[in-house]
Amino acid sequence: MARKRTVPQHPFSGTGEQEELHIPLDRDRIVRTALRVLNEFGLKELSMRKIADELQVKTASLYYHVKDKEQLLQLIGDKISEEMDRPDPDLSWQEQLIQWGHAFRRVLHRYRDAVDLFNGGIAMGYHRLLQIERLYQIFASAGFADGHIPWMASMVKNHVLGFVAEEVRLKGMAGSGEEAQAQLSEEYARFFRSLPSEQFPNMIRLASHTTDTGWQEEFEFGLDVLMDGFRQRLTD
Amino acid sequence: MARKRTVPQHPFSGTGEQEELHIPLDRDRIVRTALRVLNEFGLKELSMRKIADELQVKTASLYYHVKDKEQLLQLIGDKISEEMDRPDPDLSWQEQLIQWGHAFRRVLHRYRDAVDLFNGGIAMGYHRLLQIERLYQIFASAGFADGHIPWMASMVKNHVLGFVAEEVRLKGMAGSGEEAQAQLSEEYARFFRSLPSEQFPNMIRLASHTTDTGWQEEFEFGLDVLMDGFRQRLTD
DNA sequence: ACCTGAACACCGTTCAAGT
DNA sequence: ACCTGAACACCGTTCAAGT
Repeated sequence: MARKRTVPQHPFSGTGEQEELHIPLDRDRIVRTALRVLNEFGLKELSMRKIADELQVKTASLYYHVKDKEQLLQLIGDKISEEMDRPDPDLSWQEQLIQWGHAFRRVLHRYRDAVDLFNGGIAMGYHRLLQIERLYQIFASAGFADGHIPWMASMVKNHVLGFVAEEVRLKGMAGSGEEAQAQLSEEYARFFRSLPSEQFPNMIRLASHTTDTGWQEEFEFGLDVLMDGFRQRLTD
Repeated sequence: MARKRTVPQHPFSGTGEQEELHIPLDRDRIVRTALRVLNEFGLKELSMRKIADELQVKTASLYYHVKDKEQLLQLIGDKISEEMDRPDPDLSWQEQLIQWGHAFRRVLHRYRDAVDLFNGGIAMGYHRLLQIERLYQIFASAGFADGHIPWMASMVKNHVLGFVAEEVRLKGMAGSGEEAQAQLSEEYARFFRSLPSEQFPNMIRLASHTTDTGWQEEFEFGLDVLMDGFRQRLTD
């Protein structure tokens, strides 16, 4: 309970967290606040006005520190990728790739709607570039051809992004919880089986597999497929 | 009054298309108009109000035929996938997969921001499901294991979506035209080389490869990698 | 059944003005 | 240098009312 000089504070502020007043706004504070708002409300409801409110500041003030919402979104995306763990360079390229994939997936799960953030717009932030650099590094020291490296890196990145997009979408349709998950799975299977059997024979036959949510297994299956494909481009 | 369903068919329906008659609204007309607006203005500026204006109708009228914008977007996505060519079932599964990939890529290029449309939201429209069914069909008749088929189909779909997303983004940054394309490439290469060489050794070394826009070649490289990976899951 | 007027509750962004 | 008041030009959606 620190004493403030200018603004009256309710005596019972509860948490022992010291809140300094008059902290001047800056980019980083805006980005961190935006990240909190994102996790609470989701990307669709992340508005400049909400962020400003949260900062106890007028909306227009944000525009002194940030060009526009698009730029703020970029900064958020960069902040998120900053949290990616780096692969252990002593492992084989396959194991490093798997680590990279898991690190990316983890971070995409840590923030609400992070996938959509990464899917929209061009990525030029420092930390996002750094993650790509790491991918390049893995492929380069494995001995892949220079001309193939950016292509393969894109594929790995796109695979994780696409996979998590689907994962989040499907998981998000049920409330969280194992229970709701299984129930949704059942609902889905019923939906697939209700399709006209003339046009959708395979969907119907594979309904149980389609809705079987072995996410971890599917994710690693994908990485394995990619790595097998890559391996054949290694000029032995 | 009772001329609701009357088609304005003048015997001399000449070249001019000045049918200012009151054609009743319906879903399909809304979707087709939305598609035109999309191609002219892009997804970010595709508003219910603009679509209504284009149809010479008040905005609120749209909501009689369509639940909300989200649903309209789904319908647009489904309309787009309706235009995908179907692979020739007499070819090998590899060739069919390549055809499917190219067909999807073509259709994603035919409409502005189609990628973002496909990336957002869950896909349950008839024609989108039909495209997945076709993928399943290809894998099934190639003899892949049931449990792997939906996973591989997802990978192919995600690869095309992710690839075209990047393609469109980069192409979109320059104005169209070979000239501007090459110029952007140069600009990019300069940017990459301007990075701190300590942190980005590979990016810098690979700058020319990264910005070398052999889209067609890269696209097929990706499909080949996937197919090589898939092939190894074929239980011979 | 189909369409509209009018409102509601929001947006992002700008800019002269204040401190 | 930093922040705000006030406006501008938009949004999607609802719903009683009209035909």
